[in-house]
Amino acid sequence: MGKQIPEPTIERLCKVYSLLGRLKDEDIATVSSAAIEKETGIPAHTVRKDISQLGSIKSGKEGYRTDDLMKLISMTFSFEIPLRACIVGLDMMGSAILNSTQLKIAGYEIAAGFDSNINRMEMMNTDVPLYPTYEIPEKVRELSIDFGIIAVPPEKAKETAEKLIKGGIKGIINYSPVILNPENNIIVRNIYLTEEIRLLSALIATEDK
Amino acid sequence: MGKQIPEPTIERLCKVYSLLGRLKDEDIATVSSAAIEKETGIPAHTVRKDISQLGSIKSGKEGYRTDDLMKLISMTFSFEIPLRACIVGLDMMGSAILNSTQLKIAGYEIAAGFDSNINRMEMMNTDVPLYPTYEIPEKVRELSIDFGIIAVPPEKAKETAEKLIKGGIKGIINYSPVILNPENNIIVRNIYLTEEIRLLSALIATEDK
DNA sequence: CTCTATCTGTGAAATTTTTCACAGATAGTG
DNA sequence: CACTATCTGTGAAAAATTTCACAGATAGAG
Repeated sequence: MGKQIPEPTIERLCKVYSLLGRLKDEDIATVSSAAIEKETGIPAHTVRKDISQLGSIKSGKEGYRTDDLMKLISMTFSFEIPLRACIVGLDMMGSAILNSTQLKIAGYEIAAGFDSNINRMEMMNTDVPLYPTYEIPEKVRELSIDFGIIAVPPEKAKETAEKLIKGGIKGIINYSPVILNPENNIIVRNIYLTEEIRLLSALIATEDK
Repeated sequence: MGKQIPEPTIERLCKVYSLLGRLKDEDIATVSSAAIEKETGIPAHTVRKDISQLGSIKSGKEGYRTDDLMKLISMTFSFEIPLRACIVGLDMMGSAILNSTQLKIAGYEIAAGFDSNINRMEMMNTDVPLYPTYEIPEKVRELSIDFGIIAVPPEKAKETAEKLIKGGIKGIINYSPVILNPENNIIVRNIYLTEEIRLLSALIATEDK
């Protein structure tokens, strides 16, 4: 039916959505495309173009109404039905993610944790149910988990991804320092630190115009 | 002199560089653009186009020589001189990053850690020198730190960024759930989890073509 | 209601990025 | 050396994305 929303637009709108969340907390009722540019760095005309692709929204002399814009983005991307997550690998990084309050605040729930070290899991103090890694496919399906966060050592990243996919996962957020590119059309976000540092480093090295 | 390398190309080449590192560890001496496509998902012709922008590289019937290609990318982006990092915020997430072996393996050094909680820092067991946050500008300059990793609570993210910038930082990797967009032309990579989840969620919701 | 100041919405132009297709390069074989 | 199979390198075409510029919408003031 409607036209496809381009990927760069999706990325920018997610960023805008984050900003709107903050503005809402601060009880700021309206926001102009110029204000959004100031906070996010996205040019005002691009912001307007992006928003215009979502359908119509009333806007006045003071720009968009924060609420309305949030609702519009949220409906477009189905944010009202938050995805269910699981996390694989519960060493320091994995535990830090598991215990982070960020997720709860944003409305996401981690429905399960997995680790190959059963002793470690027995020691952990958390509300999230924990299982050994060989149960991934089964539990992922059983708990209808939508996506997995991978925080295992690099040599286990690929097989972990395969187990998750066997369970019917739709997306992966990968913290392991290995580029993952599974066969099926699973969406993968590789966000490991060394990769980001390299990218930052490359951007700094080439930025002098 | 030479033409500018487009940003999407930089991102892809960093991904390729990661892959090459792995191939090198596995003693794989050559790699074709088709093989790179298979591992990274980047189309082969795009890989070739990207590489061709870096200058000339000898290639044979079996594709590129892994070593040569790594060297070419590494020289283009000045990877031989690794940037010096610092990390601000040493709660669970910050500590996990500080203790990660990933960084050392990739050749990066964290030259300093900062936290506002002095007691916490006294309890920590690490080789990295730790300082209170108010010393950020001073120490960043003194230790010629190139970029900062921000892992502080959201309400402190902005002021932390400002302190880092005052110290003359060139880039920021931001783990705090706040979109940062400093005035100066500092390069910022926002990689906090809830943002990535939202993006993943939006991509999943819109992917059905 | 009219005037004014401030924003958005959007087709069209400009620019950037990706894709294509095939000439040219390389190495192995007899 | 000639033949072959396998890749790369790259100008040109195609597609996608961003930028622009200005008409139209809104709300407050007189």
